[in-house]
Amino acid sequence: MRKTKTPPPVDNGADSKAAEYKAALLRENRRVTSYDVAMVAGVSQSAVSRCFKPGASVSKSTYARVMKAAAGLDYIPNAAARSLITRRSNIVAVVISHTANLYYPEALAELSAQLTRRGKRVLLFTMQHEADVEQILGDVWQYQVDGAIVAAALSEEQVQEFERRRLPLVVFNRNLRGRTVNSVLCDQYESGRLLATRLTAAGHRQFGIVAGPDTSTVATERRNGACDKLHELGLPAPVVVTGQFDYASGARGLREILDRLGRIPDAVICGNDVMALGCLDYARHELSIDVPGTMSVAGFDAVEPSNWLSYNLTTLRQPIHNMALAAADLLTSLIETDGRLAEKRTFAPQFVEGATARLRPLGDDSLAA
Amino acid sequence: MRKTKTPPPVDNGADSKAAEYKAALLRENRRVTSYDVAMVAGVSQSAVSRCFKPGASVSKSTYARVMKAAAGLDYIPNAAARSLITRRSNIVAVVISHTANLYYPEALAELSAQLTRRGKRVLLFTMQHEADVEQILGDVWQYQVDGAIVAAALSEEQVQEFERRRLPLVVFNRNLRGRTVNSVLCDQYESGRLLATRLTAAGHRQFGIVAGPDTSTVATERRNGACDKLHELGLPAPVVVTGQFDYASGARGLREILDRLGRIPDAVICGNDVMALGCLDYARHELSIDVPGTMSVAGFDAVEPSNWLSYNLTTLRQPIHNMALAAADLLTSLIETDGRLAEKRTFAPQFVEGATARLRPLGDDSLAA
DNA sequence: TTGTAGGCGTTATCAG
DNA sequence: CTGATAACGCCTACAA
Repeated sequence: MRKTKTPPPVDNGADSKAAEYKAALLRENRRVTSYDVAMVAGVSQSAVSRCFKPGASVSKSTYARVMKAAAGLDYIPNAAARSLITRRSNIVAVVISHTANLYYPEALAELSAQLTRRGKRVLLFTMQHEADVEQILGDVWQYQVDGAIVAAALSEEQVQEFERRRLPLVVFNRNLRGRTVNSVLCDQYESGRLLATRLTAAGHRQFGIVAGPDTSTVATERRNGACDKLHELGLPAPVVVTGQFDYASGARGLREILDRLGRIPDAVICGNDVMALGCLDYARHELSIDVPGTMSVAGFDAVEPSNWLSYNLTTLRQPIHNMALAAADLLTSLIETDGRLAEKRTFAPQFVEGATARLRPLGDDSLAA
Repeated sequence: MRKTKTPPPVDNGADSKAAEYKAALLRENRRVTSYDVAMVAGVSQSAVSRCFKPGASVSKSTYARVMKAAAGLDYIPNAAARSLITRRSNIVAVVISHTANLYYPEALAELSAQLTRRGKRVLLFTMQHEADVEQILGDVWQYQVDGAIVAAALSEEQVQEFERRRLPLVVFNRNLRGRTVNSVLCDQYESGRLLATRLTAAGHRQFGIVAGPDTSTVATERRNGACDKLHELGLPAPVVVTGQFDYASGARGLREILDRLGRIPDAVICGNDVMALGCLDYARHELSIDVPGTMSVAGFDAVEPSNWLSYNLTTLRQPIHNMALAAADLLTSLIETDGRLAEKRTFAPQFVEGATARLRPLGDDSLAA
């Protein structure tokens, strides 16, 4: 019985009650609970609980008394206790890898903003490599989150575990082939094809490709899209090297391409913008290659720096804002409806012309779009 | 009594027990609890609990039985229930503003990594403007976090509320003057002075300053440091304009300085790197100003792009990695020891020479460091 | 080493 | 509208 632990409800004025309580709480190093508020306000504990539940039926007068007592004691409901019984924590797990890729911070910022707007808090799980996701999932189960947004490649079994635990899942920016999973993504394979198409249309024939790490499905899809398209067009096989999505990889990648090819390629496609910028800077400042005069460079993502005056990179924009919006919407509706249906929302990338790739055939001086 | 709700412990083989249970749980849409595991394993609930508490005394055999049953049922302890009684959630709040400032994502990545390494999860609170911090604190109280790392300006009262609630707090990269608060920071005022010192030593006399928003204490300290130093040296008053820490503000700021000054200043100090890069690009590409030949440009933070070949910005590095390490250490030790003591760990900024500012007097061709 | 029983702080149910 | 009372799932003396 909790009542035996708290002082008897001596009625000697509301203010002194609050003061007395504060002192007692401090002395015993206890937390302020709804029982304390109830005692000070002279109502039952359940009445206090109802006052903090929107839309519950409480009379004006008790509501006022309770709120006054609560304010006096600095009372705030305990979310852990609440979620224990309601089976809802209002916390959402966001699993994301913190690589050098500038794309992730931008996505995270958008996701956090959108989820906050919907009253969900974000429990953040970051990892160095996508392979670390397995360890992380264990923590996700523990923390009783209402759902998860995962920006990492999940195995078949991992997806099934989400289902088994009935935990709403939205996969962000990852294409899990062969699985019916809620996901929000950009068609990376198509992006790769698109870039190859635009560049070959301008007459580029010999390509270099600085792909992202093989562990990233986004990287492999972009690379495959570009390679397949080049192959279909009967162009010479591109020189493909691998980078780590960071700035330094762009320069290293170009260096390796030049070594293996023995000459400057017509165009270099990089697996993301950051590598493209590294490649571009290295070409211009270290090798004095004229871009786009002699060689074209293009990337993916349209991260902020790609748009800066020094670069104006030719790239494919991922509509991050809309993707985050879609992911937050999808997840909240899943949570609200206990929905099981799987929806895949695919966004089209937007081509950003920029000025680092020649996009018209040589000798074509027309200004036509 | 929970036992009346679960099937009687008929002993008919461990495997069928698990199967029977799984079916029952699914049917009733119940969660797997330690009671279920206990029943399947044929032990008491507390035995199960002990198996999941590191360093508890359990015999090898029961441990094995329990773990087998747990695995069969996909049991994972419920963190909410655990934190209710242990009064420890292993969750830390990180409050940070997601502005265009590239510094924050980098800091967040480091903080998350360091806290994860210490077994703490990160509950992320982002805000558009630092002024929104008040609303956010309400949520922080609710979620029973073990502590908080706040990268925003807190008022006197807000700090006191942390104390009243006995919630360990580490203020990150903010100088709360007049308060004894645990904090990890870089001396921004001194940074401003240092930059002014180095630039004036090279003979620059007329300065322009693109300061960050007045709502940011970091911005005002950097500005004041630079202005005070210039004043002490008896140099002409700098033209001070205000930006929002984003790329576009750098160009706008320079434009405004030129308008108000009527000529090109000797040097422009920008409140952070991103604005400095905006200013630099605008000067070079739009105005064809020779940097650093005609005008010097410098920033603060040493964010990644400042180091790219196109820029090689003169700036002051904040040792983010060490600061995150210090913040995580400070907070965990506060949590562990219930410590009340206030410690302020101030890191010195590191000067990055770069190549966008002339750092030697005109006519001085010496190569001395 | 193991089991029993009480409590953590809340919400939900159901009489009054 | 209000107040008892029973969960929610776990940890932790305490006794065996």
